[in-house]
Amino acid sequence: MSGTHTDVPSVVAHELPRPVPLDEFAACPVGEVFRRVGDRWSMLLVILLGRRSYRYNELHRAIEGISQRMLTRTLRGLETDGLVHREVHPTVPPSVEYSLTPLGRTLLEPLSALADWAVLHEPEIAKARAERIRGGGPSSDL
Amino acid sequence: MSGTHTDVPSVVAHELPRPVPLDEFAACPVGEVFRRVGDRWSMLLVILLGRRSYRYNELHRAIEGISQRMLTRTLRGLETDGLVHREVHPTVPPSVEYSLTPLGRTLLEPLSALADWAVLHEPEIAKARAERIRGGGPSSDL
DNA sequence: CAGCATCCACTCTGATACTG
DNA sequence: CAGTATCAGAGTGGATGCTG
Repeated sequence: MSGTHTDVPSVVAHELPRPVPLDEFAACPVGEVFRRVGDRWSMLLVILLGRRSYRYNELHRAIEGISQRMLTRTLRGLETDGLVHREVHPTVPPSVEYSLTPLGRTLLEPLSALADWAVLHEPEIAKARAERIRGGGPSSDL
Repeated sequence: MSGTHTDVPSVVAHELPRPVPLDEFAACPVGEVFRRVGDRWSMLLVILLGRRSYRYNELHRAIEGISQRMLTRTLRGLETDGLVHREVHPTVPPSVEYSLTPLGRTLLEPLSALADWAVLHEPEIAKARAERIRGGGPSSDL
């Protein structure tokens, strides 16, 4: 693992004599950040906006599958967290330009790393998934 | 995970009726993979299992906040996708050991990169979020 | 053009109770 | 110990209609 965040491991990884909960781990920012960026559209928008700035309907057309509602919601969320900048040009008709903030641009790299992983290994995942299903899934309510 | 999906790209996914520039991206495996790993517990388990193997109740205690249901579901999901290996030792009482597969271990690095980003920039996000809220929250159902 | 409001379906998550 | 079954609530995402 490459220099991990919650390095509490001196306790956890070696001895673990008692039920040391991973408080510092379970409650660490990773989960929160994933909740923000791990939804259906956020990371897509971040990577997209990493190339250039877009206008609202431009994004709507580019993604093709996202609803106005989710586009707006996602952009607002990213804006709220300081990842995306929203600039309104008071023209007629109005035009709004979305772009990444410096903070948002820093996210671009780790996100791309994960995206690359996804592209690279998706076939393996699909294969593993298919094999499991053929084996007879215990379904549950999954 | 029922909606947009690009099926196994190996052989079958070269010609789709799509009108967009982002096709290879918007419908690419990134979204699917994020849906798998982007839930509340998956990446936590992956990073945790990246250190060593764990038994079921050991994980349950370690994470402290996850329900049995979600622990089982998440493990099953990761197992289905070939990221986690589940080995049952036919002892009495039974013991089940969970560990990362080689594929799962490859995920560890990009995941850690993102985790590092999260830890590093979480304060900025929290700050940006706090400032936005003071500005006046939009109603909507966000 | 760039949204907001409303309704609705589906998913995710957790609490609780029970089993081999 | 290592799960499974069921119920219920919150959250997510989409369709449609309307506005400045």
